Amino acid sequence: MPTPRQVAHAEAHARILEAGRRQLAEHGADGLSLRAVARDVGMVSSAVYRYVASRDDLLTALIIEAYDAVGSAVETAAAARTTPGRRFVRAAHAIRDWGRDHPHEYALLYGTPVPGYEAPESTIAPAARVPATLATLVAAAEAAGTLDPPAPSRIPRDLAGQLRSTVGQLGLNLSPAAMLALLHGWSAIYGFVSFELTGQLKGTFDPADAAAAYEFGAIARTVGFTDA
Amino acid sequence: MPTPRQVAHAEAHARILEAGRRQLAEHGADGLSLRAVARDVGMVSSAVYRYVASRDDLLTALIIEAYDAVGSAVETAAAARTTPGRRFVRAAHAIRDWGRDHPHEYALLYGTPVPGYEAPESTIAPAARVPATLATLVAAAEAAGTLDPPAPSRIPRDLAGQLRSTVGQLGLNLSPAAMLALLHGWSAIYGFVSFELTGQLKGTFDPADAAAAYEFGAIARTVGFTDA
DNA sequence: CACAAGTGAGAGCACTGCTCTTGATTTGCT
DNA sequence: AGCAAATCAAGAGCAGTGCTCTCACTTGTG
Repeated sequence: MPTPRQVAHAEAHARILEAGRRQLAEHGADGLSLRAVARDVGMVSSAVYRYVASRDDLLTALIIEAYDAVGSAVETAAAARTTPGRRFVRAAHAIRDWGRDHPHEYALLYGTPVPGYEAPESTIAPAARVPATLATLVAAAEAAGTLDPPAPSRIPRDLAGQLRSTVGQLGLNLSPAAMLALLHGWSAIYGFVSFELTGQLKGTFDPADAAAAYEFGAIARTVGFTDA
Repeated sequence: MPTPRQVAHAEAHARILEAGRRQLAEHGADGLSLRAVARDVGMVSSAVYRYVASRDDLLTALIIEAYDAVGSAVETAAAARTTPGRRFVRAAHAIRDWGRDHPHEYALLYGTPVPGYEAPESTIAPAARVPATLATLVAAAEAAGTLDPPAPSRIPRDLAGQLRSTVGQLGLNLSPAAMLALLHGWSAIYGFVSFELTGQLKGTFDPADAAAAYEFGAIARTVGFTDA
């Protein structure tokens, strides 16, 4: 059973995390200062070091939270009861929607790495949820016979090895061609969403909703979904 | 004629820019501190403000330099004497190569916007060089009859307007389908390169050369180049 | 030669992450 | 109940940041 002191400690820790979350959402990763968090929870800066080892430590906790948030959003979208192709498009929209709702968190996960910050081991599992979800959809389509990925001409030996190893990591039944198509699809979705969120589309496709809807469909087609 | 004082001023300004460039390349945008620049050129920090209005001002100058650097690298690659499709692939490789050689500058241009920094007007023209170059290649292919972009099913009215307006900004002869394909191609290239540079490929396609070569070819094909 | 402009240095403000010490409080065991 | 140990919040302090302001000095020009 937890002692009262442990309870208080956990509560203080939670309050610090929450303040960090709020500050991250409002001011971004660079604005996440331990001193401001301390002010927010009514402590002096040195006191928060009782609960959090460092600024990076807090950042890591928030990164994991964010990975889980976007991961579960995408998984929910991908669980719709329709064809794999349509679920792929829905998943893409879920990524975009989450990113638009949480731009700073998106930047933290998928943007420029924070200088001096090295992502610890504990982040790689939650980070894999989104691409893993997309992979299951490709695999589902391939199993259902509704995937017609562009036939790769000739695959160099080292690339073939990477494809095999990655498919193995995913633990799915994916042909090399499908794996290549998945890589293309994921990076294309990532490219479009990051494009929009970093403001590169400003002045051309500014309200990017229509462009996104079209683009995600196009991506699904280039991946090879015949049921999108 | 420039007075000696003006010459000295310009030289000091140049030395500051150079120090900033060096520091940006080594420590990234966040490590770019005016105080370190001052130390580097042998001044005290306050003296730098005689030559540079603020840190953001220095950053803007470096951003413009970087846009011009990548822009000219891509333009050179796109000027090869071969088919538009192959030039498109070369241009993609040029973007990737430049990014790998200048990761911090790439992050500055295409990564997460620096918090609190608002890109001034003067950056938009050099920023447009890369997409404009890609656009000329698509237009060249379309003019040569070697472009077969995926036929867009139905384009919503607002997207059609954005397509027209963007084509107009580019000042090129591009069909709506080609413009859509260009958007797809540019964001896919951007996605893959950013993917690699932000370390998302680590553990799967880590030496990404083979994957990049394959992917850029695939992108060229999905854009519709029949001569790649 | 005198005067104004340009220049560099220094002090200082408010902020950051982080460490260490100090004193108070709470906990758990005898 | 008493007491030692663990825990806690606070403060001072270090090194760093961007930026402002003042002061002395040099330089070019009328």
